[in-house]
Amino acid sequence: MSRTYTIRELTREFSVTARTLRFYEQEGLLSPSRRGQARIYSGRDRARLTLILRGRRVGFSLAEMREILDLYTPGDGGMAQLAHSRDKFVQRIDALERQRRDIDESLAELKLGLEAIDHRLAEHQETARPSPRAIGFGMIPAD
Amino acid sequence: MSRTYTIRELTREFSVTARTLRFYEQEGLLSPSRRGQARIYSGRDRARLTLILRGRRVGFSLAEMREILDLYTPGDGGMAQLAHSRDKFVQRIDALERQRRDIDESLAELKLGLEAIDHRLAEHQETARPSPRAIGFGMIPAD
DNA sequence: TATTCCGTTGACGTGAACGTAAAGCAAGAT
DNA sequence: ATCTTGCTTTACGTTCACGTCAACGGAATA
Repeated sequence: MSRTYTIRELTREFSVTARTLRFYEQEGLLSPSRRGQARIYSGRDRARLTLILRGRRVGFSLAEMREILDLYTPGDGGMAQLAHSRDKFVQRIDALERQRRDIDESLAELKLGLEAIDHRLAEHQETARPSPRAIGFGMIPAD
Repeated sequence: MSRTYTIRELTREFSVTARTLRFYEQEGLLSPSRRGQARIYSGRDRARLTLILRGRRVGFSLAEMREILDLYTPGDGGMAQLAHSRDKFVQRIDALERQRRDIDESLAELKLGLEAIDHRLAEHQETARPSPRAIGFGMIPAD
């Protein structure tokens, strides 16, 4: 019999509120068993929670995460179902890879901005007065 | 005098509604000029919109994007302000890099799931009956 | 002149993801 | 026996990012 967790333990470990965990259960993302009326979370619940929160951080909605998690517990459907699940997986992967590109572009943009700032700061270190050429970060045209 | 855009042009190019563009303006993210009462967007507005939408795709709130965009148009503040802006940039970069890791982990997870599905499909290709061993994807413990 | 487009400004509605009381049960400590 | 602590359910409230009318304005076209 593997380890179990109380709601408080999970809230502390994952920095979420109990309300959140109950809400996820209500939305069908978790299904802890009960001891009396108290919730008791299994290792499986914990693993699902890990995925849910990570999915949340990368922008998946709860509905999307439920769908993904459902895909991980293969239903009773036959090969057609399985092929359909495969499609879903591929879609999710494509979406994430697009997002990765967006992040890389945003990072490049922000790093340029950081460099520009550092140049202005360094320049101020040498000469007390700012050069007019340094006004504006250069990535958004002044127009 | 550089190119300008109507609200319709931007909605079509970026696949957003006019309502969205007006909302962004109301929230201080865009500030198109007017010809009469009609909005007329500059290249700068367009560039800002590009950043806003990319930021949105990677999970930034509008408030965060406004803050970032404000950082790109250096205010009248002195070096202290600039140093503060630098901090903000660093924070954003850190956040994005963390998100990149999350995405990579999610991708790894999903690709494992995809492999498992492909194995099940391939197996079905050879033998008509599924092996009990293949039940469950293996990434979430059955408990 | 009437119609038809675009475009405008309010103002209210909506869905997602929780927050926030309010009120109560059950078990252990004092 | 009461008190505190932890957990529960029910239910209404909130924020964000828009959507959805409604009613109107000017410009071009029929």
